[in-house]
Amino acid sequence: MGVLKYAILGLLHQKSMTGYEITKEFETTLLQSWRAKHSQIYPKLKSLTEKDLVKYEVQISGNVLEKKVYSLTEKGEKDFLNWASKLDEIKPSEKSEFKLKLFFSYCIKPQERIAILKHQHTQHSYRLLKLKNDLQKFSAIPPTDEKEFSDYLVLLGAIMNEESICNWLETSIKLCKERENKI
Amino acid sequence: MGVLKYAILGLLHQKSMTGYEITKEFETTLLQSWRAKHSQIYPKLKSLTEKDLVKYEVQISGNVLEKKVYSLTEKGEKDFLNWASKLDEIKPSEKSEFKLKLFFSYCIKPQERIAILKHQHTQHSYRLLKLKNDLQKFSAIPPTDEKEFSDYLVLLGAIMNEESICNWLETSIKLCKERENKI
DNA sequence: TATAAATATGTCAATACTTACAGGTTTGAT
DNA sequence: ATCAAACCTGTAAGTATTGACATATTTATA
Repeated sequence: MGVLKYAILGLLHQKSMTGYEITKEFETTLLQSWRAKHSQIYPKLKSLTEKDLVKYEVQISGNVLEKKVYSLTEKGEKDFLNWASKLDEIKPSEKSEFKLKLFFSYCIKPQERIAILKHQHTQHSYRLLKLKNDLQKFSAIPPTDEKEFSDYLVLLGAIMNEESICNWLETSIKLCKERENKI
Repeated sequence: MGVLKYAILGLLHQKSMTGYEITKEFETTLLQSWRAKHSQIYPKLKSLTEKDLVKYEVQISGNVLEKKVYSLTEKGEKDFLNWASKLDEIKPSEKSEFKLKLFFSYCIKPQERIAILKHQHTQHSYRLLKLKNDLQKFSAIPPTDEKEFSDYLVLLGAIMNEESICNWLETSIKLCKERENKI
């Protein structure tokens, strides 16, 4: 796939950053779209440097601590912008351990199935709540030419996705219970 | 994670199968929940055999072709059933190259953003259509104690998910266009 | 001034996963 | 009888990813 590469190039297109700051971006702003740990990021920065897509300069922080501040090379920027406007084919549906478990749920007791459905629902409801709270940080829909508009669209996607999951789980629980009584 | 293990154990809980048949299941019935290629399945069957979770007997097909027909051991069945009823914490939201691209879409031209949104929408609409067609194979909602009921719930989830993605993309395209005119 | 939290950078081993390589047999249709 | 499609089983190389190991500095605060 090689998507991590573009996530990093995209972040550096915003501004120059250290590996540590890039890691923090993954934990915050990129949370809805991609994930990577620092143990994946540092080696990738190394290989991107070797491929001349990024470069760094060493800054001294405090007395001795050496920070590597990475930025895009011209080649890196071209590569990123080319990716950014490219049309992609959609991927096969995401792997989901829960869906797999549900697929095999005819093997367990009806109450157990309802329990795992409810357990999922509780968690997704909570996540939905948090996302809706994030949305309130936007006082209005940002102008389309600003970075915030992109953020807004991604957040909207996350919310609509969680809503659909909650609806699905509620429907499933209802179906289980209704039909449980008839047996 | 080790989810592939349970996907295989679950399939073998249904009936004894060869590695080839398991591969086919991944390409058909498991499509909405998990994926694996035969190159991952054969080695995994080997390691599951070593761990005494599955066993196989060799069947001769035709004159000489040796098929390994795998089945669950008692230990394997226990492991599977234990997993099947266990409550899981939800995973962080799925990685999505498209969402990442959308996150960085403030870097590209407005028409390009609309183009990638439309391109996604076309594909997801088509997938939704196919899934809805699959749903029509159910003449009625199956009884909760049948395998088909589990299938039905998973399919319902896939449909609701695609519907939500289509709605999100439509909303996003509309927002882009409306606000485009105002600039 | 001690100390905890945050900043900062890396490696290593193990697992997961994909693509390509590699080969053979059986079955059904023409 | 030939041929193609489906059946059948693997391996190898390379990339992706996680979790643990390893270490050190700086900053804010109590």
